[in-house]
Amino acid sequence: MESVGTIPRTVTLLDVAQEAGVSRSTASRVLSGATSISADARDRVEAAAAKLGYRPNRAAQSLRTRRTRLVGLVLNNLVNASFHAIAEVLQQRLDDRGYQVILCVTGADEDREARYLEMLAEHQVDGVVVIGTGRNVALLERIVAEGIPVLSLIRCSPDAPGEAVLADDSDGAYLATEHLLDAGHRRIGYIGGPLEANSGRERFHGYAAALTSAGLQVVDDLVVRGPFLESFGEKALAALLDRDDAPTALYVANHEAAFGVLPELRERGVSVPDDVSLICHEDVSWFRYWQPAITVIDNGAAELAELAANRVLAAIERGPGDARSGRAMRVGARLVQRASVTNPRT
Amino acid sequence: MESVGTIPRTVTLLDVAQEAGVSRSTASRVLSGATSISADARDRVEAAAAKLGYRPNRAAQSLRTRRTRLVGLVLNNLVNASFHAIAEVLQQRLDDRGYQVILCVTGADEDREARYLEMLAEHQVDGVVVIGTGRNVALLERIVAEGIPVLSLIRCSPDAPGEAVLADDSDGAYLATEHLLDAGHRRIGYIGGPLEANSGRERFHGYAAALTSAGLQVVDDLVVRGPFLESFGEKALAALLDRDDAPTALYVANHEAAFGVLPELRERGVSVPDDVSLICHEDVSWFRYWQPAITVIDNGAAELAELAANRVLAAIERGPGDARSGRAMRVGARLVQRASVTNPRT
DNA sequence: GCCTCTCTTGGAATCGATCCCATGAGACAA
DNA sequence: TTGTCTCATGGGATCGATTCCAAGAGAGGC
Repeated sequence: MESVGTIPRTVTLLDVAQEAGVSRSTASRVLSGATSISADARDRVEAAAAKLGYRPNRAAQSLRTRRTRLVGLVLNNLVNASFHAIAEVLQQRLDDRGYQVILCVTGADEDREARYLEMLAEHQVDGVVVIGTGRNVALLERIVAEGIPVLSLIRCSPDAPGEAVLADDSDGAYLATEHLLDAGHRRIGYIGGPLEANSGRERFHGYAAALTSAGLQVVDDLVVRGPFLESFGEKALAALLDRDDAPTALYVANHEAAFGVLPELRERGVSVPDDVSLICHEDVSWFRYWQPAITVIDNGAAELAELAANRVLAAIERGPGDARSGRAMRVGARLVQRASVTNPRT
Repeated sequence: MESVGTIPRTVTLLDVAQEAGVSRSTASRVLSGATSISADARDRVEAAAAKLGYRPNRAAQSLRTRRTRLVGLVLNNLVNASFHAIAEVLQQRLDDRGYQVILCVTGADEDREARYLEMLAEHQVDGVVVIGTGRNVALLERIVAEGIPVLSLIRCSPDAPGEAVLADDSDGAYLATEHLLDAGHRRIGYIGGPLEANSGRERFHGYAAALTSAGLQVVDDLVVRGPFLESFGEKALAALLDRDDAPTALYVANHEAAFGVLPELRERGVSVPDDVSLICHEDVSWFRYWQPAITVIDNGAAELAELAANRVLAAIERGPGDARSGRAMRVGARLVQRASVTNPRT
């Protein structure tokens, strides 16, 4: 009588088979869409499954088949606009093909990243997509060696194993700098991350390459590098503007620094783009609402995520034995012109 | 000889046991930290596990123990600032206690939500946190009946099963309206979602309650409701401002509408707060960079996520039999004063 | 010396699926 | 009728862990 709180035993394949009057084997064959099934058996099993509300136990399936249909996604944070766009698009694309995402936010912490990778391997994920710190190469190698495809997204160290879908940071920086040069600027300040960071290094190279192509040289005093922090952006801006020969344009290589640079410019009463032109690398949703709307380099998050999904699925589905991988692939950056760039004052 | 591409067979507990010269039972007991183990056996097993690089197979563990240490997180999108903050914080808190998150983005689509919930049940998740459409009550009930704790976050329909950690929308709207009233406004426009949406209904009630407390009545002409779209915000603003008795202040009840309202105000040359004061419900990162910085109602995403994590873990750990649940719990909203509110022009 | 009690250990069943293998039933040709 | 071949089906092993149960080894009291 006392049925409140009673938990119905979960329905297993055996229950379905008995209800349908067939063996487990037959029931399994019907539900996994195999061939060699009589129409009669098929109908009875399907009816039984529907009647009992049967739901396969994926843990059991995984144990037997060695596939979980789970993919790990490892990234720094979800606040960065590129990152949450990527998480969302990747999840959708993987789901379209029957795979689910285990979300792991590392906070750019190397040890945490390592723990997550181990944990994902324990969960027997079929693949891993990692926007990585680049400091767990040995562990990634071990994971790849165990037959789990790893795809590095956006950035990766040159010796990272597995495949890669990378943002073309160098190209993006080149585009930004070129755009400022085309507008007539000659003194272009650089505010960006440290050279040790891959993105910092590549973006600086793009900046330098564009200057060189225009027959200019990199002026060390116009280059300020520092941590990915709002407060650094503020200080860097001060360092550049409080000079006699202040730059007429700025290339801000990451959005963390931009968060410091933009309010500080406003604070100082420096008008953009009349007093100084500016391009930020990485698009953040509110840049288009800023006054003036900020011209940016878009690294193509959605496209990166689509590609990452396709390639990790391809790697999963072609199975381990076949290590043939396309290796690195780069997604070009795009200049999004808004209102923060104009000709320099003469 | 041909070792390239060879996949090392995964190391199982049996391998560890053999390496250590004990039985699987003993090895299992050591690694799961059980009692009644001789120091000698413990050392040998631990050494063997380390030597072989043993990693438990969670699918096998789950099959046996009926716990996966996986929790499903179902939400609309990751673009909304509250949502990605929640996803991030929730993931961190659950990870602290050894649980991982399967991420499911529904795009507010009811069928997709249903599919995700079924899939999560198949994956034998230990619990589900859902920022739901509120239109899958029967399915949620079935899942709860099967012994999987469900926690509704931010909003839920009144008849939703399981526990709930809700944003206090009504309170937030009340705070916003009260703040505008305190500044001296009497004609306060309302731009918000449809009454069918829970949040739309509650926020309108809060707005109305604040007016009533101040001895005012709701003026129908100052209330505009519509879909959660940028374009609606734009139209709603036009409808309110193109009147003879235009409001002196606006309460914008969701950030989607705000995305339309704010640029449109700027477009029209309406000065905030001099011409019109404004409060938005929901904080979005760039609101503090807008000119003027927007005064907002913060629904406390981080706190919501912390609470959700704690409560879903508590529900998981007290096991099924015990249906005692605290039921709904509300997290108060907070007024974040910035620069978009001032006294009305006399 | 024997009995009991505790501590440690191994054997075997179990979780819920998949899938290899063998077998029985028909179909069809010789 | 008999042999061969195909198709549908069931039995049972298997994936890799956990855990119940029984049993062996000592310790200690009588």
